[in-house]
Amino acid sequence: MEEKSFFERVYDVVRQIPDGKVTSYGAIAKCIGAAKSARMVGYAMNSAKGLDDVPAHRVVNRNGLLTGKSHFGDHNAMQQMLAAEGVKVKDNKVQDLEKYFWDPMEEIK
DNA sequence: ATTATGACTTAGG
DNA sequence: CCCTAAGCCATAA
Repeated sequence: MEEKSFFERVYDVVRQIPDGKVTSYGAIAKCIGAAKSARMVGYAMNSAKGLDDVPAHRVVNRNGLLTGKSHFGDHNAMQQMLAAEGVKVKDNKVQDLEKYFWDPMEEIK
């Protein structure tokens, strides 16, 4: 049985996010079986900053707001990376979030 | 064990 | 969609 930590589970999901797509912390939390631990997902991301396998820039809050951009070295990095992948970002928010939203449940569960 | 913290979410206005 | 208040939960000290 997997004795993976909460963080590792989050990483596994975030790692599978396709390019040009974004998802929310709550969706990830729910996918790993901790719908109420959405905050922990972000917390885990903070630890995942050093991992290239975890595209944290593809994880936004439910409003499509780039909440984590402040934690990147450069505040423009996150928005720039998303834009480079085809995601329209404006004023630190993802435009047409519904269009870019990716549900981990559809691929994992 | 207890306290403090936080890249969130939901509900109500 | 924006704002405020309250809830929730894993990690660190």
